[in-house]
Amino acid sequence: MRRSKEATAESRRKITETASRLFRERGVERVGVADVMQAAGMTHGGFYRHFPSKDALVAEAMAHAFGELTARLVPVAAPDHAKGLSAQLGAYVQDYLSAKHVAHPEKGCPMAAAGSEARHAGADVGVAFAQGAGRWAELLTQALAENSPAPREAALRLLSSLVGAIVVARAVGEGALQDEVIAAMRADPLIDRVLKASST
Amino acid sequence: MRRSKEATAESRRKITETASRLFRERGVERVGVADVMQAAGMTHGGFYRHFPSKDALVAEAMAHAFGELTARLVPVAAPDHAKGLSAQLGAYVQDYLSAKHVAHPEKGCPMAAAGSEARHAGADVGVAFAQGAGRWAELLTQALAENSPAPREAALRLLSSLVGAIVVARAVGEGALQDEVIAAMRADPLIDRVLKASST
DNA sequence: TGTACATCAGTGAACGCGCGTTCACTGATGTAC
DNA sequence: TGTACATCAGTGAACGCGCGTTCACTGATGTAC
Repeated sequence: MRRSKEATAESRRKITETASRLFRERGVERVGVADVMQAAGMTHGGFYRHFPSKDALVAEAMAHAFGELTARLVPVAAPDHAKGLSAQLGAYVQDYLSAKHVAHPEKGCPMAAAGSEARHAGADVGVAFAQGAGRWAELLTQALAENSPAPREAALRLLSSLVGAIVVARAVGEGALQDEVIAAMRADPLIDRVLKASST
Repeated sequence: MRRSKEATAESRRKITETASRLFRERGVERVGVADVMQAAGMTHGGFYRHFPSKDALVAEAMAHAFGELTARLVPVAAPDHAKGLSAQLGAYVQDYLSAKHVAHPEKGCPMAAAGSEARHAGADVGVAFAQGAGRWAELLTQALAENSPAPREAALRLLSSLVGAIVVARAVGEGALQDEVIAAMRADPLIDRVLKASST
């Protein structure tokens, strides 16, 4: 039964969002097309009306996740965002380096959740990661521009350190070491400085 | 045809080492038992004389990789290792944060190569990662003890930062950004201090 | 030390299951007139 | 605006392949006497 253009677009959006969540939660290779479609409220046969392959979905799902990751960093002109970028950045890093983020990969950073899968997936997935990380780096650079002598370098270091802390924290599993890892990274001079900016 | 005890032990060692390399290179899920056995010079049927399951092999292969990762950090009493631990640590970090390490996951850090797969594999794999990372953290703490006010914290931060830099560098693919990420992390104050210790 | 038998590492075929993809079909939507 | 037909989103069965695991078999090794 054919659907309206709006319903079709809605289906595609639902598939992408569901996939984005499931891939981060359980890993790209452990989530099948049928799993995604079922979670999105459809049967698997219709999948290929929207995407040419699973790999194409993985690429789009990851790009979507990077979009969520960077949305909060996009400078906006609205009045209620009039706070300095540094304060915004402080809140951002606060949320990134949180127990909640560690416990909920499905809502978190795609680089931390699936960074090491990027190499193994298809070419489009690699492009999605390269572009997503590139955009992320640019926005962090802008956010650090005010107070850093070498904002680009600081941004790349911040980005890598954030990702590393979450990857390690998740890999060691729940426990004291997990909390220690997050706490240690919060104590990093650069990160500590950024975090303090949010409380001013 | 039954093999001698020595030959059997040698087979098992070969399987573990081959698996350790292949899993890091191509990812745990993309390497089959048959792939490992073929690369080790055997047929897949004999695998279960050595391991109860693929998951058990993954756990042992990862533990083996962590062993390689930490071996260089174990304090030794031999005369040619009489250099201070800091100098040893400098060379260690120099190699970790290198283009070679980025390009050769199969010989490198299991946390950077498969850290995000730890969550998805069986329980024994999780234990291997937790113990491997724990041991790594202890050795780094000892290596930093001389010159740091909070060596444990510094060690966990160093560990996470190193892993993050490699994960991100590999995820963005070959290119300028990849090199920038490594260079940026080398410029981190703590890491820069450690690296400089190796040239003294 | 030598002999007879039990053990078991490795082989190669087979099983069963999951998963990506295809396909015939349905019926509502979009469009040409 | 209304009608007739083409399009196509979604369904559910089926295909084909890869992969983890099992199994009967072989013959060299280990062991009991």
